[in-house]
Formats: sequence, C-alpha cells, structure tokens
Amino acid sequence: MTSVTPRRPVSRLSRERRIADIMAAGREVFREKGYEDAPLSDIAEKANVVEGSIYRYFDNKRDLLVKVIEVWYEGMLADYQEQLSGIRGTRNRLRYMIWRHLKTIHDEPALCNLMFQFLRSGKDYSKTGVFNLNRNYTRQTLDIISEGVRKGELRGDVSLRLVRDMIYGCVEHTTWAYLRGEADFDVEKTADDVVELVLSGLLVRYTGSPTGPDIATRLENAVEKLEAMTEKP
Amino acid sequence: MTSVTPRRPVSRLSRERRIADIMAAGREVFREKGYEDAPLSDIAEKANVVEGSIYRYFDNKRDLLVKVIEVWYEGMLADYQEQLSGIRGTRNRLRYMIWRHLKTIHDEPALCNLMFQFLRSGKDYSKTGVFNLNRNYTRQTLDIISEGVRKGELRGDVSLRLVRDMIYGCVEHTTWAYLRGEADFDVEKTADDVVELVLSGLLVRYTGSPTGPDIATRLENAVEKLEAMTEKP
DNA sequence: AACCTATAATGAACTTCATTCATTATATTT
DNA sequence: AAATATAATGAATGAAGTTCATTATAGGTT
Repeated sequence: MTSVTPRRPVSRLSRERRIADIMAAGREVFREKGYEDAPLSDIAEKANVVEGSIYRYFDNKRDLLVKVIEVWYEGMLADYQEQLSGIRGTRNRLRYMIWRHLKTIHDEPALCNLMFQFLRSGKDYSKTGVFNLNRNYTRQTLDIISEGVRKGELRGDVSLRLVRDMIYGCVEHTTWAYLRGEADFDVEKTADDVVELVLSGLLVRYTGSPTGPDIATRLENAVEKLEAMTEKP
Repeated sequence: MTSVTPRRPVSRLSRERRIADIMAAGREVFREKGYEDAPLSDIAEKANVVEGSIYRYFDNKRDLLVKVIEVWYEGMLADYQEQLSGIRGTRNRLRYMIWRHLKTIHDEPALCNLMFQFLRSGKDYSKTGVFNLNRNYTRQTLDIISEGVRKGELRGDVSLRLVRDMIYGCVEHTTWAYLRGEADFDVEKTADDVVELVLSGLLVRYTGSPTGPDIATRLENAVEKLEAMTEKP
C-alpha cells in the first residue's frame, strides 16, 4: 500500500495578482536575508506558491531581485520632482537631493545594500530600468548645479559628472558603517555637512582681507530663504 | 567485472607551499570569473589539488576569498609610506594618495570589484585584516589633511571623516563605469580633478576688493531670526 | 635501511539550492 | 456541458559547496 501525499489545493489567480504576491514576498525575504541567503523556497512559501511557479513569471532568482528593486525604486522616486519644485535656492535644493538619498539609505538599508551589491555591480546594470531611474534622478542634481553656475554662484570650470560622483560617493561612503549595521548616522546633520563641504571645499577662504564669499550671492541666498519660507504651507 | 578508477598520484607538499598554491589559483580564478561564478573545482584543478583539500586550509569559499584579497592588499600597500615620504606639500601628498587609489583600481579592476562587493559589505568586514589595512591607509590621508590644517592651508572646521569619505567616495564613484567594463578613465587627469575639487569646492572664489563691516553676515543673521520665528513650534 | 608516526591528500557521499518540465487543475469561452 | 487556454504543481535534475572516513607519504627514529 503506497501512501499518496495529498496535493495542495491549487488556487488560480490572475497573472498580475500572482506577480504582485511573489514580488511582495521577494521584497520581504530579500530585505530580511539578503540575496544569497534567501532561498527561493522561502519566497515561494510566503507568496503561497510552489517554487516552480516563480519561474512562470521570472526568468530566474536574479531577475526577481532586479524587478523587486525596480518597483521599489520607482515608488521611491515618484515624487521628488514635485517636492523639489517647492524648494528655492541652490544650496537648499542641493541639500534636499542629498537629504533624500541619505534618508532612503536610512529607511531601507537592506534594499539599498542589495541595490549597491547586486544590481549596480552587474554587467547588465546599464541596461536596467534602475539605471535609467538613477540616471534621471542624478541628472536633477546636475541641473541644480548647472543653474547655480548660470546664476554665478558656482564655478563653471568643474566637470558636472565629477561633482555628482563626489556628492553621491561621499554620501554612500559615509553610510557604509550604517549599512553594515555597525553605527547609526544623523540624516539631517550629515546632509548639512555634505552640502557645506561640497560647496565650500577644504581650502581656507580668505587669503588677506576677511571678505568671504561675495556679498551679492549671500544676499541672494538670504532672500531665497525668505522666499522658500513663504512658498507653500 | 567492476572497473576501478585509478587513484590520482598524491603529492605531499609543505603546508605553506600548498596554501600558497591554492591562494595563487584562487586569485587567478576569482580575478577571471568573479566570486559566485568561480567554482571551487576550477580553483582546485588549477592548484593541482582535489576540492576537499581546500577545506584543510580554508574554512570555506568565502574564507579563501578573504585571504586572497588580504594578501593582495598587503603587497599593494607595502610601500606607500616610503613613497609618500618623498613628496612635499599638502596638495601633492593628497594627490599621491588619490592617484594611488585610482591606479590600483585601474590595474586590478577585478580584484577591486571583489573587495568592494564581497568584502566591504560583509557583516564581518570590520574584523577583517583588510579593514585594518584600509584603516591605516586612509588614516594617512587624514594625517595629510590634519597637517594642512595645522599649517593654516586648510579649514579646520570640517569633520576629517567626512573629508575622507568625500575623497574615496568620489574616486570610487568615478570608476564604476570602468569597473563594469564600460569605459576607461584617465588616472592622471582624474587625480588632478579630484584634488582640485576637494580642495577648492564649488562656490565661486571672491577676489574683489576688501570691504568694511560684514554687512552680509548681519543680513543673514536677520533672516535666520525670521526663519526661526516661522519654525514649527 | 626498515619502520613509525603525524598529517597531507583523496574521493565519495551529503546537502542545499536553483532550475526544468511533464502533468494536473481550474477559470473562461464556446 | 464541453472545450480550451493557461495557471499551478511537484518531482526530477544538476551544479556547487562542504564533510569525513580512508589512504598515502615525507621525515624522523631505531
């Protein structure tokens, strides 16, 4: 007499719903265990699906990861342009972009780690949707710099790409200990510090007379602050 | 009739020699295929050893990687202090440190990738020898900055840690496309650009005539008062 | 030179996963 | 109610890391 293991009840859902379920489960498990230590069986279980079923909707494990990160990224970057439109002044706008990056890392360290470790270093990264999202996002930063240059506040003789690399490189380096779970960091203070350092640089400012950055610019910045305050409630 | 597969000749070497062989093979294979796509069987074959033998000398695959990177790192950082002692001036010394980092990445992109991707993001990284090597190495950079501050050339009101993160973050961000095999970069020019940007910052340098009382500061303070008034209660 | 002994080295077995695919079940259409 | 399309299953496959009982050998001892 052979005992037959009872087949699990098969619940048939719409393609969209299944995909959503699997991706939600994937996000959870990946967030909790990382990529390599997250068995597909865990994801399948959490999604109420058998392992093999995942392959109907995703090419492989990595494909699932990529799509999970992609959807997360889209949601995350959905509103930055709207937010930014309410902020005036080069310094404030730049700070917002940096602050946002820091806050994202602070809120979702695990997913950021996955993004840094498994997406961005992949050979196919520049063909990824995440790459393009990021591209547009950092382009915004470059636009802010460009505008600063046009207004005469910022130097025009520096490669924009390098400035972008400096800003985001600095932000990420700063957050590594946090990403490894070793130390916390203050989002607000770090944002302030990074902006200050990027804008002012390391060299001492005045060589002879105590003038500092030119007065017209500083007045304009002050006015922009007032302007920003009265923008929208 | 059962055919017996002939046992391979067993060559007995000294512990040190075997370890060296395995690590050499590991470095080669890891460099060529990365970490995940490098089967232990490849390494074993190249080292003239059976897979199981690797486990006599290394806890596991990751342990092998860590030790391979560690030895490489040691060799790489062996002479920087000597070199640096021959270089004078804050700017030049800083440039040397940055140049070195860039050159390492340019010469060994694959190993750098492994270091960035699999060592530095690991939970145990700060207990690694590589961590300490890096620590001492970047401390050198901080010392250069400190000396610059003492000599009155650099600002003293910026967190040294942040400066370090800015420098190395910028360098690495700049090299990512190269690390993905997408584009080359000019070590010399990049070194120049990074030093320049770190030292001078983005703000335009005021070179006009000296002014009297600091009007701008007073206005800024006034605006900050206004700003504070409207802050959330 | 023959023997001993510590330990280097082997190779097969084990385990864990990702991945495939032939089979089965179910919702929808005819 | 039957036909059809396709969602879902679960067992099988295979690759790769890891373990370990067994075997062989270099170097020292008698």
